[in-house]
Amino acid sequence: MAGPSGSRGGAPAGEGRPRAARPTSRDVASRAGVSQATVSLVLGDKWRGRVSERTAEAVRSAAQELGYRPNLAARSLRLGRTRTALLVVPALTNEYFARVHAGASQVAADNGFGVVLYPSPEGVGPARGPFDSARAALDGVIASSMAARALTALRGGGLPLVMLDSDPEDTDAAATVNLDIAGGMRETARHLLALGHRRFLHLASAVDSWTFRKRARALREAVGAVPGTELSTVTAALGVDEARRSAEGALRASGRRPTAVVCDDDILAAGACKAARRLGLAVPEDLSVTGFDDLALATAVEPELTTVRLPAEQVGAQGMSALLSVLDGRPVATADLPVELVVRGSTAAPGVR
Amino acid sequence: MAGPSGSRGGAPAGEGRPRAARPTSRDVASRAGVSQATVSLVLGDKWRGRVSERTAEAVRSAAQELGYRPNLAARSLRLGRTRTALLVVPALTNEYFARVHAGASQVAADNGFGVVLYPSPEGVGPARGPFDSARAALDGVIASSMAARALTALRGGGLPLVMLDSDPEDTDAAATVNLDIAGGMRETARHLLALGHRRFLHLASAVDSWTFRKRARALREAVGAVPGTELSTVTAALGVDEARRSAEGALRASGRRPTAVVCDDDILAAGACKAARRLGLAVPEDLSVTGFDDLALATAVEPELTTVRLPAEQVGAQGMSALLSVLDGRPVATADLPVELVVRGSTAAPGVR
DNA sequence: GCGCAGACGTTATACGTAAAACGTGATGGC
DNA sequence: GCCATCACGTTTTACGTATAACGTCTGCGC
Repeated sequence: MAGPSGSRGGAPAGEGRPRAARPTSRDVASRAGVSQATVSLVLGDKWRGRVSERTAEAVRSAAQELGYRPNLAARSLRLGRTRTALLVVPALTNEYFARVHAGASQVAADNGFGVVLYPSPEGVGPARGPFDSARAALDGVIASSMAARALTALRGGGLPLVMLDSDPEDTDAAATVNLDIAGGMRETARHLLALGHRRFLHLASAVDSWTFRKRARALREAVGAVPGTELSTVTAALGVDEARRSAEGALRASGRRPTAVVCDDDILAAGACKAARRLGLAVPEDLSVTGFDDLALATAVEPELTTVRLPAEQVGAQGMSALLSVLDGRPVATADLPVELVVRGSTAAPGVR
Repeated sequence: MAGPSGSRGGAPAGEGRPRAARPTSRDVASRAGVSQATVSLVLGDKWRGRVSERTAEAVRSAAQELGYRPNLAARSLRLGRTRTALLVVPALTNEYFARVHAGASQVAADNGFGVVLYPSPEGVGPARGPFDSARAALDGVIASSMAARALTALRGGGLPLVMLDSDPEDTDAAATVNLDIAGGMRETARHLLALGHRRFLHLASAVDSWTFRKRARALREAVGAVPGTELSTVTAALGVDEARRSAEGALRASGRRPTAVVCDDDILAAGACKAARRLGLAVPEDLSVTGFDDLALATAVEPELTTVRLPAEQVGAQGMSALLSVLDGRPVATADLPVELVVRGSTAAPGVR
């Protein structure tokens, strides 16, 4: 690059500046010998009968040669839309949400949209940082109901909102994307009941969120429907170690030990397995353990976890699709996404040993 | 949903909407009884001696009352800068990169910057999607050297570039942020050598990247420095199961079995542990295993992994800081970030049993 | 040969902000 | 008394795009 005299000798006044500036639609126009408006029409695919094929082709090749890319800021200013959506999640370090993001990004990219994240850091009081600064440049928001703190800050944002994993009744969202959580938990219970388990421990997440409430309820109903069953519950804070501690306490507690531990997610299940080991219980011979989510973790531990696979990418993708529909004024069809019980090595019939 | 008349009906023609439009700087101006330019000066903190304190205060309170937020698109258009950075990583489902993102986001937010992600999907040929569409609206790029495919697309982007985990010699980046990978691997080797290990297996990542090459080299040097040691290597593709397969093959192979497996990351280490179990080897009694990264996984498996903790958030934070410095024309000071060997239950002296 | 309808483009304008260039009174030095 | 200075703002312009409103030219019916 940096030719001796420059191929872009436009410089109307003196201006010997090298100017590696990005070409604008006007540059394309002058190269194609048309007006800037025509460039905009052609490149915006709005020329069907207003511009000849010949001219359109000239514009396109001029744009190509110059490597023209429209200036998004200018476009956004003009249109009042930014083609950017905000994705609000608790934390990307949770593999589930990383996958949700991947799904949403894919659909967004396919539609010329961008995604900006608000990972809802813990200690934040009023909305700050990415959210606040991005707010001015957003077309819509996709939010997980688990990002509770950030949600309150979203009120009054005036932006179209799509909720993920959220109670459809509870929200003023334009659309909701949900998983068949209850179905997944029912399958889990059926599986364990079929193996012969009757005494259950529910290792529940301490996070207060719709999806966890739903898991608890579905489990209670499924187990309660069978006579002669018992179900106790213990909650655990985030992290494998916290889970282990809670599970260990609960398992050590009473005389009639449960034969199966149903966990709200795979992290908790990993903790339950560690608790069992500490108590000298073998999984699954002495104690069956089930997870939820089917993270990579589920096949990294030993034994591999029986768990419920969630189509996380699909959640993100559907969320973005729904948002795009809302923005276009199209109706959104929502249905619970199916989940799947994956039976692995952490469950077996009780009393094998 | 389906409210009686729709909460946000986009009535294209009628437009009897009371215009809940965002207030502009002009609205603030008229409310404060000044010109738009004055608002811009005051809110932009460029009024020191050009506007009276009284007037400035009037502007600020008018802005406050209206809930004024500057339109980012307009600002970007005017300034030619967007206060947005692109973070290029292989995948957020890798906890390490999710943490890098968290660190970068934090620093960005503190400086009024936004972060947009390019998670470099596998099969993408030329730059597409988020990258292409964001490209027009970026001030700079932070890229992990592990996002190889995306990197080639970055050439000629003409944007300030900060590289993460990359060979400082190899790149034309404006700055580089690195970890003391070699130090971490040396510590690992020292730990195992001190325990008495002499025969090592290196379970290496199949990903060709600077950080993995560095790990291999540091291990080779540290082990090679001690007489009477042996070191073999086997590579494994991504995923716990692939790792297990590779490790199992290598462990089953020869007569003189290694007593320690040094893995390029925690995922591989989890695979190595599973391989050991399959072969009837106890970890750490019969076989020591070490990881790298200290992901959540490291304490989820049993035994917990001896591994090298990487300050992932700091990598992201430093990367963003460096980019901000570059954009401001300030010099960037770079030094390798320290890592730490964390000794847990997966390593012990050989031949305990 | 006059007007009229396409077909094909162009001119002009607005989006909201930042900042350069330009007033405008009041004060003061001499 | 008159210009210079200063304190304090205002007018104006530009950023690059999309699009409404407005030409122009050619052919054609009558």
